[in-house]
Amino acid sequence: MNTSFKKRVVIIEDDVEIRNSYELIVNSSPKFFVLNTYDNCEDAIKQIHNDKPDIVLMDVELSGMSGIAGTKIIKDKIPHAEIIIISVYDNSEMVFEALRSGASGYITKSSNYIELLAALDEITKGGAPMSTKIARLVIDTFHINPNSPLSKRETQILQLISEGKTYTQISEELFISKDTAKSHIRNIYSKLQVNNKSEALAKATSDKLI
Amino acid sequence: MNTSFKKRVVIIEDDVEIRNSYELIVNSSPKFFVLNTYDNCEDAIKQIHNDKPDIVLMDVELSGMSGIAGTKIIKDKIPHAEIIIISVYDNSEMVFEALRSGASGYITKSSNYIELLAALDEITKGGAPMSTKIARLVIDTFHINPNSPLSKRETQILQLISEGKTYTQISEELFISKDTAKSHIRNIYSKLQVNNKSEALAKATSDKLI
DNA sequence: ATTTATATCACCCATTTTGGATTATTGTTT
DNA sequence: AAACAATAATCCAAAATGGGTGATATAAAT
Repeated sequence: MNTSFKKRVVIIEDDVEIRNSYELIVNSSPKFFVLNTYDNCEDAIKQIHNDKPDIVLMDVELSGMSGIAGTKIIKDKIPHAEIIIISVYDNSEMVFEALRSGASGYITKSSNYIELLAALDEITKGGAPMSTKIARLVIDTFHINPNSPLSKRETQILQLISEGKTYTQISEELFISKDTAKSHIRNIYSKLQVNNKSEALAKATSDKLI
Repeated sequence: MNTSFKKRVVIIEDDVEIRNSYELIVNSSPKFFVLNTYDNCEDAIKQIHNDKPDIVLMDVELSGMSGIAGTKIIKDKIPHAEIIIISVYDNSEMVFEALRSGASGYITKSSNYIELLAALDEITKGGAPMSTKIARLVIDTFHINPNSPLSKRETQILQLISEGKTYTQISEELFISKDTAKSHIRNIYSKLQVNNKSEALAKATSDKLI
């Protein structure tokens, strides 16, 4: 069969049955073919320059190097490769860690073969396939907290702090005295229960205040 | 027709042809029905407590209040409502602003009726429908910059700064002297071309260094 | 072999930030 | 009308930060 136009897929998954089943599914599509499958990242990485995959299907829970560590290394070695995480876990820490490490897709193991092929299609079109719950997790990180304890003015000043502005710069930008800027900032600290700018920014980020 | 089990949909879109076409598409599904359509946010907001929509399809480019401002107000008034933005624009500023304001979906106007209904289904299942390009924009915001100019130690210290730690706390946590911590921080400032912690954090965020 | 980058530590000095206490005006809500 | 929150301002003292300058040791790169 002529496979030159097909997208090259590598599978890294330690459960042999799941691995074989993924391989069958991927090879059932005329658009993709599986070059190689591995039960650990270390072996996959050794072969990565021979395989030159376009797409890597990556399990996270592996013996030895985790799928997240493996994702970092593979993206470092062949940045053009697109990595889709397939995991039983859909908790936020795991998902965000995987995405930070360079994955461009994240689907849960409950996905059926249609969803798996849809994910491969989506990544081929330049998208970022995600299972329902994952997509919502991701989108929710963008939402601003509508119950911010801060007033408009305080939020505005916190915004300026986040841009690295000093008391003086803030007072100049808002046409208020330095002491007034200070007064606002102290009120911000009191409301957020912090003691310095960086802590305020940490709190602002985790509580999505700005 | 008994519509009590159907999801209640409101459409806000100023182009009458597009508006009518959306209405037809949504009503063609047994799972949804259109309560009302509006050509501006102001009118929609006046009726929002009567309409009590489960889902709002929102255009961004409107005369009067923008769809983004409207999204904020609607989410404030009826937080359970899910808002899907439908826009011709798919540039990052627009997308991120819309998501920050409270939207849980963002699809482009090039979407066909299948994609529109798929988006409604996805949001009903608790997901976050996005067009291909939007999903990738969103996911890319998570990726850490693999070309960081900072050393491992410097990145570690920047991480501690982002948690609000002071020089003293950093030195204690890493078992180094205060002056060493300071020295690292100064090197970080020099590499990032900034002059204080907050600016460093702003730069770290925009360049995705941590 | 020599430079370069990294990580460590130190001292001086000026500026910035923070802590605490207090007052006053405006605007909104009850 | 009273109560409250937000905004604005000032004073003093203590702590933290930032800029200058220099040094040592080790590992990595050329």
